[in-house]
Amino acid sequence: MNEGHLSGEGRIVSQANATSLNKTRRQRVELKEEAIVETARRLFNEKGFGKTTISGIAKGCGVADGTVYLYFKNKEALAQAVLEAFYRDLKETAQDGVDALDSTEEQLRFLAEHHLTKVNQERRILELLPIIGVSLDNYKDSKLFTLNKSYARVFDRVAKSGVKSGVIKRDLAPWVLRDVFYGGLDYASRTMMMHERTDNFSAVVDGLMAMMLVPKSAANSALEDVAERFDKIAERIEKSIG
Amino acid sequence: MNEGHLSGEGRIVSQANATSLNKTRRQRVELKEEAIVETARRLFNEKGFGKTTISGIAKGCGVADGTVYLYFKNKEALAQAVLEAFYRDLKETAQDGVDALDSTEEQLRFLAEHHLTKVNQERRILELLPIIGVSLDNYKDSKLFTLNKSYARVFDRVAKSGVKSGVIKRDLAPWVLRDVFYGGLDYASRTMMMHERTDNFSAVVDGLMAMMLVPKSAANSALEDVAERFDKIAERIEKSIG
DNA sequence: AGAAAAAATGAATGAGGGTCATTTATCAGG
DNA sequence: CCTGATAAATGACCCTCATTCATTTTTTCT
Repeated sequence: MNEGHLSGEGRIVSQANATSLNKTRRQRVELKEEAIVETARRLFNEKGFGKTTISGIAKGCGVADGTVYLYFKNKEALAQAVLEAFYRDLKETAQDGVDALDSTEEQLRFLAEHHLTKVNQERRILELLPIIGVSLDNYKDSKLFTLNKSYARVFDRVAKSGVKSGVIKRDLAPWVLRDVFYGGLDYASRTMMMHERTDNFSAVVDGLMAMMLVPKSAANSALEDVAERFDKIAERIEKSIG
Repeated sequence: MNEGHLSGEGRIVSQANATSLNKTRRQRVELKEEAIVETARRLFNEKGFGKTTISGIAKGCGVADGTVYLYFKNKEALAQAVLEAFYRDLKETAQDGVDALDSTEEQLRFLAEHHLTKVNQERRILELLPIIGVSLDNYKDSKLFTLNKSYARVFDRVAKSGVKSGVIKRDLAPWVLRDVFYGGLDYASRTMMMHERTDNFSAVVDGLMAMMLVPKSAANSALEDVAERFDKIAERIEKSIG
């Protein structure tokens, strides 16, 4: 550990009051906690929950096995912390990206690509969710649930504004839209992973767009035009024969 | 074990040739194998992979711990067998249901409801998939991959015929349709589980239908009307010429 | 019946999660 | 700078469970 130069910081603070003193100690503690979570995140993502050992995590960030248990009740609690970190990051980068764009379609495309990228990057982190007991009855007031909801809200805001501006079909419930959107992406990413073809992300996104967005009236009116023409042709034929 | 009355069967067979002898032995063996898989399926589904013990499974079907390892290389192989059984059943019941229906829309609705029912019933079985190493490079020639594909084909056939008959939008790639369909269902079932509201399955299915099917719009029926008229005209022309 | 083959057993092994008595580091007051 | 008090860290130890294997039981064939 690099406590050496931190002790200097500590000595300065020792002249201050008890509060700021506690603060620096807490800061050090939080630094170590982050290190543990970060290492766990890396290892869980490399080998999955089952094949990752506490020993491995402890070694990975230079602490003793027992130390991990000072910070997290057990392996599952650590996995939960990892998931929370993942979701926090996911939500934040998603919101930032959306804020930098204007049109609903651009925003949806960004969200799709962003989700696929992140989820592929840390595929095995998401797999922790079922492992750490989804069946938890206290899930609804867990940090995880809150984070999950706040990530969902990023999409919901985009969808809402899209419906209001008439870009998105209005007969679809927003939560259904969201489930289909993210569900379709997750599933597609999984099947594409299995077939080792990550190239046609865009086909899925295009498909989703086609299903969600109101068709550009051009295409639609073109059909109507054709119908009209056929109508006239039919009349002519009927006359010439009749 | 109820080997007592089976020994009688065995004595009869002992008068037959070596082939049928092997067969009955294999039958007994397969019966036990099925019993192990069935117990494992139940326990995995109740407690998940991590919290299910080999001892528990062995006790659950009245064999010794070691016996399980005569049938399956290890816990993961057993989990894989469970998954295979699950997919086989899923595919078969799906196909049967589809065969009993006529219209594309009915078939799609059936597939959706069927999938949701089965997946909810054995939620934790599906969670085995990521646990037993998706990253397997030999996945593409595994039984699991084949079964997965054959389940997907049930949907694909319905979708194909739906596209051909004009009920399903034709500008969507079939595999995209499938990913969005099943992905949306899985995701929705998960979120509904979390919110403990399994009542609005139908909202999701309705949403999916609305997104996949060609809207029965004025424009569309206009086209169909014209097509019908052309049909009749063609008939008349053919008659008057022939 | 009785030898050979097949199947089943469960005690033993070892890996890894989790605990806790002990050690080490930090800090405030003199 | 020293000292007792408190916080943090350690790693040996215990326990559960997957997996192995020498031994026992059952089945088959002559």
